[in-house]
This record gives sequence, C-alpha cells and structure tokens, in this order.
Amino acid sequence: MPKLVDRRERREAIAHALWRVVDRDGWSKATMREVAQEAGVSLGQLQHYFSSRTAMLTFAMEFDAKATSDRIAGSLPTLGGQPHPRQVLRLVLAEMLPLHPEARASSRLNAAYVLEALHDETLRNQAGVGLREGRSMVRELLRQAIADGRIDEDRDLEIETDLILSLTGFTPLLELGVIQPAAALNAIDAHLDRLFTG
Amino acid sequence: MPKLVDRRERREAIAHALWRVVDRDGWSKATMREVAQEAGVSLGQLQHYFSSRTAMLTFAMEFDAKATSDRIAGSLPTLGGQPHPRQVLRLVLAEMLPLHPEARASSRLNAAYVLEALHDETLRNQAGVGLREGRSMVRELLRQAIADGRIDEDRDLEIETDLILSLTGFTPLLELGVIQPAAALNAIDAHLDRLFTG
DNA sequence: ATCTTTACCAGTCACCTGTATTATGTCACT
DNA sequence: AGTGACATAATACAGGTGACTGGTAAAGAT
Repeated sequence: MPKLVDRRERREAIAHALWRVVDRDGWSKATMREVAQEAGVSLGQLQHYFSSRTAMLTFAMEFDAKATSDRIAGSLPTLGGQPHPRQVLRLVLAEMLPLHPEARASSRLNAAYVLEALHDETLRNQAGVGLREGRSMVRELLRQAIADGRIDEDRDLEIETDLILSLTGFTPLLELGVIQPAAALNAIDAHLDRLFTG
Repeated sequence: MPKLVDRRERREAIAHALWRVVDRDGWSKATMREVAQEAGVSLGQLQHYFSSRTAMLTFAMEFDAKATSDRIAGSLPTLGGQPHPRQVLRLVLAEMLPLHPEARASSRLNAAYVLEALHDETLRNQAGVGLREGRSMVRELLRQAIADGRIDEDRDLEIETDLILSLTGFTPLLELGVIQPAAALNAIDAHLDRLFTG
C-alpha cells in the first residue's frame, strides 16, 4: 500500500475543515465537495475516509465536542489549584458562548446540528446524550458547592442547574449583535453573584 | 381575469404551509415543491405568488412574527385587566419556548432563520431588528416595574433584561428532551420570583 | 515474485434544486 | 365581441448534490 497513513489524523483534519466551512459559510454549504476543497483533498479522498455524509457529520460532532472540552480543560489551570466553582462555571459558559472565534465556530456547528437532529432519530439521541452529560457536569458542580456551603442550601439543585444552562440563550443575541460580549458576561456575573453566598 | 383572488390570503396560506413543513421536516426540506404540495397548490402557482424562494421565506418570517405576537396578545386577557408584569413576562416566555405545538413550530422556524441569517447580510439585519424590538419590549416592561417599586430599584435594568431573554436558552434542552416543560416553567418562576419584590 | 490490502482519483449516475418559459384558461371592462 | 390583465398549470433548464464505479499506484505479506 502507499505510505501508510494515520486515518484518525486525516479524519480530524477533514472534520476541522468542515468546522471552518460551517463557521464561515453555514451548515447548508457544508457539502462533500466544499469540505474536500477546504481540507485540500479530492472528493474521492474524502469519501475514502467517510463513507457517507452522515458519517462525516457524526464524526465532526464528536471531534467538536472533544475540542470544546479540551479548550475548557486547557483553561482551567488559569484559575489556580483549587478554583472556586463560581469561576469554573463562568469559564464553561464563556466557552459555550460565541465570545471568541473558536467558541463561535463550535457554537454554530452545535446549533446547526441540533436543528438537524430534531428531524432525525439517530442524531437526536446522540445530541441528547451530549447535552445530558453537560447538564450532569453542571449539576455535580452545583451539588458540591451546596455541600460545601458556597450556595445557600435551600436552593433547588435542579432549578439552579437549569438556570445556569439557560444562560447559553445569549447565543442568538450575541450572534446578531443585539448585545455585546461584555453585556453577556455582566449578566452571567450578576447571576452567579446571586447564586453563590458571600 | 379569473375569479379575482385575495393575494394576501393566498400568501398567508402558503406561509402557513411552509410553517408546517419546517416544523415537521426541518428547514432544509422547505423547498418550493414541498411547500407547494403542502399548501395544495402547483409549483407554478406558488411561483405566481412568490417570485423567489427568498421572497417566500421573508414573507413567512413576517407572518410568523405576527402570529406569535397575536398569540401573546390573545392570551393577555387571561391575566385580567391590570396584569402583574411578572405574569406578563411568564406568558411571553411560555409563548417563545417550544411548550405547545404552535410555539414549537414558531421556535423551530425562528431558529432556522437565525442560523441562515448569520451568513446573509440582508437576513441578518432583518432578524436583528426583530430581536431588538423584542428586547425593547421586555426592557420597557422591566423599567416600568422598577418605577412602580415592583422590582428592587438597585437592580440593573440592562442586566435584568438580558437575563430574562436568556431564559429562551431552554429551547434546545426542551427540544431534545433533556428537561421537561414543567422544569422549564419552574426555573422561569424561580427566576421571576427572585426578580420581583414581595 | 506474486498477492493482497490500502490510498487515491477522475468520471459518472440519478436525483433534486430554484428559476424561467410557455400555454391555456378565466373573467372584467370597453 | 374582443381585449387585456390575472390565475394556473406543465414543462424545461442549468447547476449542484451524495453516492458509486473502475482504475492506478504503492507497500507490506507470503
């Protein structure tokens, strides 16, 4: 065979190209040919690594989820050794909102994916699992903070979890320029200030 | 000419068909042919009323915006003569979240439209204006409530406005079944309870 | 040296898209 | 009666889509 190639690496390069196309031109422009061109490969080569468009999209979403969690994990050390959960939540939210180029691309990819998932059983389950995992993490963080007395213990865990997640609702406002990034962060800070005691 | 026809009525019937197709099958399936079939008209007839796909989409969005505000206006009397702004906000939010079939269809149409608008200057402006109007209404409601002493006067008007709007972030959680409608309403109530005094 | 597997590519297929064109009614008005 | 604006339909067109084909080349295994 030819110079044996790292399939995983190739696939990730293509997924990254898809990520760029969706960010720049939108989900509907993310065709096999367009992605192939963006990745600098031929259509045939792309099809060699992804047997169908759905397979490519599925892989790209996993790749994107990993990239986002890596970004968060990479920024966590910024907060020091034993970071306050308030700062952790602020960081997570800042990475989920379109506040900088990489987060924006992830946000757009996710939004398009969710929309597509609404009318496709398989995708819906996959997207649902991802969101559920995210919610569980936030919930666990809040549960611990309550146990540690950093949040008033008569706050309802489920409700507070959901309210944190709802802050991602700033996305369309930010994308359309209705509010500025600073305003979103101010609102997030205000909410977190009221949530945590002291 | 033939039986002279109410053009506005025809266009609204088509817009309503588009609305149904997007709700059921997704934005990408909302092609001219599909919408025509759903509306029970021929492709040629659809083209007679909308000279281009963009024109159809633009009209459909205006139609949808009006339908949503009509729904809200229609439910307002439920709250009695001088409704508490807390109840008004609750009602508005309930109509913007996918909590019942009509609101769900509107929500899906809006989401798809925003996504499309990100990469189209004209649409982006149009969508931005709509969102800005919505924000202004919420802001005015809160401003009045502060003036009336129903909200603590040291709350920041802009921040509270944005936090209310962010509650629409429940949409993807609801659509993918991560949370139940009751949970979303509980969270909304908790937020509003803390916002309003007494 | 031959075989088998992997990598890649140009071309083709059937299908679907928005739009444009053409034809044929239908009715009001002069 | 006929003329002209409107309503509706059927069809054609050019472009783009995902998927598939056969073929060529490279390199490890036998």
